[in-house]
Amino acid sequence: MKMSVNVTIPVSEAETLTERLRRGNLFAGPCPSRDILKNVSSRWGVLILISLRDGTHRFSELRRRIGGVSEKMLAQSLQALEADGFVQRIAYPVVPPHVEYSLTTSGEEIARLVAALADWIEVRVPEVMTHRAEFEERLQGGE
Amino acid sequence: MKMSVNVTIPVSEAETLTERLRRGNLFAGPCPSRDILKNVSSRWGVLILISLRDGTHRFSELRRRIGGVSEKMLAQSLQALEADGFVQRIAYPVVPPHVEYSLTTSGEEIARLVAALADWIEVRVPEVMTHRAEFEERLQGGE
DNA sequence: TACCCATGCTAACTTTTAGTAAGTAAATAC
DNA sequence: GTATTTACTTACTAAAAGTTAGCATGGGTA
Repeated sequence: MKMSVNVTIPVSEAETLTERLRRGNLFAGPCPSRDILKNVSSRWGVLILISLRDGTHRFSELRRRIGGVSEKMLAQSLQALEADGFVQRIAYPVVPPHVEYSLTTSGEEIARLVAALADWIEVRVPEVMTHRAEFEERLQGGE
Repeated sequence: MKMSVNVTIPVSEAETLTERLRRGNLFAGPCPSRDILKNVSSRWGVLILISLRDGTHRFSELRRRIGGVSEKMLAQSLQALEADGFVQRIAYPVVPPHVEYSLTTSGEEIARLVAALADWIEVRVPEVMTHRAEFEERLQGGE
């Protein structure tokens, strides 16, 4: 019984040795964590994970749901997430094809973190846009 | 056979209205949140934010710290984060140039979320790599 | 029976983005 | 006087993303 996904956001201030080690690892050039992060934090990866948080979806449902994805990119992103074990794919051998995608256990965990990030951003959009405008102006104004 | 695809949002665990609105916004094609997310979750954006969590750093310090960044990409990513208000840039008009980068308040907030994601991934790297290997094998084996 | 649509992809091609190498100013060290 | 250091920018090239077209095939429509 290992439930309790408590790994998420502990350690408010003090940085443990472990964390520093991990961080060092992320910083070191060619490490696999960067690949994983790339799949998860990519333009479509994020939206797929968030989208699947509320249950199983078919390929074309996802396509319609996520504004602006091409079929190619959707398929590619889903395959990456599947290979990493975050998404489960079940294909029913019928015609026309019927394929269902859902989050695995670890997929749910990481999707929560990604969603937290996305939610934080959505709340701050106006703030950020204001800052951007001011920043542009400062550049233009040639301060 | 119409199969009624209307199931989309079962609202599993009390998803607030606000959350659904935000989500809808992220899903809608051209919204600014995607841009913000892109800067923050990009290959180098992530590493810059995490790197700056432990204090101010100069450009070249960051460059040495983050394995594999080119100067161009570092400058570009820093500018994006600065424009969005996550990173503060202070240039001392000396020769050779001296420029310091640090997180703003909102930068610290978002960096915490990004770091949580990165930490989670680092912990699960072995697990994910195993899954990838098995996945490849399944493809090869032609199951 | 002929025709068209829907689904979940993949392959070929184009555009955008990332990455690489070189250049720049100007003080200081040798 | 040549080299070095810093924080960039500017061309150029490689890689990734995006676009369009195609495929198999059962069911619905005519």
